[in-house]
Amino acid sequence: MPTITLPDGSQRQFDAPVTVAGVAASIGAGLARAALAGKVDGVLVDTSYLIERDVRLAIVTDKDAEGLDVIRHSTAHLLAYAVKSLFPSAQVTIGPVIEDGFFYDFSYERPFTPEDLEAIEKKMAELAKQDIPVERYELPRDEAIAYFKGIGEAYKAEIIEAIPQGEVLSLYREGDFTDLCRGPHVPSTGKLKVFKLMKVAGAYWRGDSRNEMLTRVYGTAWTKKEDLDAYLHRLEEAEKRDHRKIGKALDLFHMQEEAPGMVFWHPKGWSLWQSVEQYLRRRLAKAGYQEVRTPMMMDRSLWEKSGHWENYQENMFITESEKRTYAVKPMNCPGHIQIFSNHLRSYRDLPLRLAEFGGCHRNEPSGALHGLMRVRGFTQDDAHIFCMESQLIEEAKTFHALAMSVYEDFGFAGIAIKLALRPDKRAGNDEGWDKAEHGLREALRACGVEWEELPGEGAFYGPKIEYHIKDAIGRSWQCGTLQLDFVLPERFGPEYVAEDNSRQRPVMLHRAIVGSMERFLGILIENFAGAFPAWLAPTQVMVMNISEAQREYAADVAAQLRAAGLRAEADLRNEKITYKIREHSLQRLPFQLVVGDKEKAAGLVAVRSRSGEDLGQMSVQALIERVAAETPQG
RNA sequence: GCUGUUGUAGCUCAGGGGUAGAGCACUCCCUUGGUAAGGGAGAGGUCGUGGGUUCAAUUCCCACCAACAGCACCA
Repeated sequence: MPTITLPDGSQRQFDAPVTVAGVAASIGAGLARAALAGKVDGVLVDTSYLIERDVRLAIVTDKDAEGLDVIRHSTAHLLAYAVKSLFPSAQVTIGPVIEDGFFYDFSYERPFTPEDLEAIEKKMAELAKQDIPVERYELPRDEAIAYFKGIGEAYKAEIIEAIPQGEVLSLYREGDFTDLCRGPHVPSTGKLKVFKLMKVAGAYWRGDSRNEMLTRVYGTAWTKKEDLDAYLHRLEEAEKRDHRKIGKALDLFHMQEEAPGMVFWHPKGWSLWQSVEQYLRRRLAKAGYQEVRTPMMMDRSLWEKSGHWENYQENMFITESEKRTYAVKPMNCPGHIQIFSNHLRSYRDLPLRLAEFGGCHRNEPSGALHGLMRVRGFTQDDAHIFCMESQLIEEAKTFHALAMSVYEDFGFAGIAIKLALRPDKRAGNDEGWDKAEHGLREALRACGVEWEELPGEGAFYGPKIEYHIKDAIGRSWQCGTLQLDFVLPERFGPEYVAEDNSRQRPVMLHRAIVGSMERFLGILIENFAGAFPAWLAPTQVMVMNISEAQREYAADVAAQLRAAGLRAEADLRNEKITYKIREHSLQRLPFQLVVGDKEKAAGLVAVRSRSGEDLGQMSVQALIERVAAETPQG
C-alpha cells in the first residue's frame, strides 16, 4: 500500500506495489513517455524499479541534470552494443560518463579506425531507432563471473572478481547485448537520440602503463540537437584560442624538430615575456626578495647530494666533459642553497628570500609535450625562502596573498588550490613529512581558503600547495606552488647562528607564482585569445597615415609615444587605411591611431580600439595617460 | 614512453608511380585612397629524414624524427 510523495509535496496512494514508470503513467502520458529514471528517497533507480513502501519519488526526465547523465551512460552502453554487433570478438571493459559525454574501452585485435567509428555510429543510430527495451536483472556474483567467462568477456569477469563474495550484481540486457552495470539506464534505446562519436584513442587497462592498451572510443550525448550543436561550437571556439595557433598568427614564438619541447621566442613573444617578467620582478622586489642567478649545469656529486640523482635522474639531461659528469639543472633549489651556505648566516638575516628567473630543463616523455604548456626547457619564477620554523606560517600567508594579487592583475579568477601529499618515491623520514604536511595545512587554514588534497602527488623532497589555472580548452594547469621542504636542508646542511649563538638549520620554502613562464604565457594567450591588455601587448599603439602627406607627422607621433615609454610603431606603407586597420585589428593591437590631414592640422590623433570602437580625437599626451591608467600599479 | 593520426611554398591546405598546385603572405609596377582586404605582374618547394621496391618514388614498403589526440607521466 505505498504512499508516494512527489517533489511538489503532493501524495499518491497505490493499492499494490508500483513501478516508477507506473507512477509516471498515473500522472500523465506525457510524463510516462519522458521518464528516463526515478529518484527514490534520493537514490537514482530505473523506471522499472518496483516501489513497495512509502517513499519520496522524483521522476527523472531529460530536463534534469541526472537525466542527462543517465542518457550519456546509456549511450555508452549503446556504443558497446553496436561494437559487439559489428565486431563480435571485441571485448567490453568499462564505459563511464565524463564531462560532456562518455567513453567506452574495448579490447580488440586491432584499434578502431575513423571508418569503423562511422560504421559504429550508424549502427548505434539504427539500434536506437528500433527502440529496444533495456532490461535490468540481478545475478549473484559467482554466477555473473561464470556468465561473462562463458561469453568470452574476460575483462568483465575480472572486474566482478574484484567485487566481494556474496554480492548480488545488476546486469542490463538490451537485445542480445548484456553488460554489468550499476545503472540506472533509460528504459529503451529509443530515448537516445542526440549523440556523436568524437574520437578513438588508446588507453591502458585499469589506467596502468604496464597493462595492455585498449581502444577507447569517446562520444558525446545530449538531450537536444541544439545542445549538441552548441557543444560542437564551443569546441570550435576553444580551438581558435589555442595558444599554438595564436602564437603563430601573432608571430610570438615557434618550435621546431631540432629542439623538441623548447621554444624560439620571436620579438613580439619576447616583448610579452618581458612585460610579465619585469612586472614580477617589481612585485618580488617590493615583497623583500633578492634576485640571483645560478649555473645552468652542475657536477653529478651535487645532484647525488640533493637526491635528484636517485629520485629524478630519468628526467635530467646529463652531459660530460673531461671525465666529469654534469646534469643540466631541472630545479633551482640546490643552487640557491649554495648561495645561502656561502656565508655564515645570522637569524637576523632570516627570512632570506632568494629569487631567480631560473632556466630549467627536464627531459619530459615525448608524449607529454604540449605547446608552451608542457616543455622540456622552461623558466621558473622561482624563489626559495630560508627561514626559522616559527616564521613559516607568516611567510606562507604573505606568499599566498602575493600570488593571488598577481593572478588578479593578470585577470584570472577561480584559481583552484590543491595540496599534494607525500609520494611513494621520496626522501626524508615520515616524521619530517608529518611536520611538513601539517605545516602546509595550517598555512592554508590561516589563509582562509578551500583546498583539495592529492595523496601521493607531492615532490620527492616535500609536500606542495598547487595553484591551478584553467586554459581555454578547460584543461587545468598548475602554475603557482608553495612547497615546504625539510629534506634538502637536511641533505645540504645549511646553517644559521641563532640568538643563543647555537647553530640551527633553516627550513626552506620553495615557491613560484606563475610557475613556468612558458606555461603562464600560454595560458595568458588563451585567456585573452591574443587580445592582450595594453600593458602586456607587444605593440601597444600603431600609428597609421592615410596618405603620403602625413607621413612625417605619423612618424613623429610614434617617436613621441616611444619617448614616453610606450611600445609604438608607425605603419607608413603605401596601403589604404582600411587595409592597415584590418591587418592591425587581426594582429589585435589595442590602440590604432589614424592620422590624416585633419589630425595633422590640429596636432591630434584619431584613436580606434581593436574592437572597432572610435575613441575620438585626442592629444598624444592624453593617449599616453590613458595607456598608463590601464597598467597595474603593483 | 604507449596507441592511433599526420608531415607538400612563410601560413592554411589540395593533389598524386613519370621530379607539383590554390588562397593568403612576399617582391615589383600602377594607385595617395578617412576606419576590417584597390588593381596588375612576378618570385618562391630536394613534397620531414634515411633506406628499400621499381625503368622511374614526393606518391608504394620499412625504419627513424617531429607534431597532433588520448593514455601513462608531470618536482
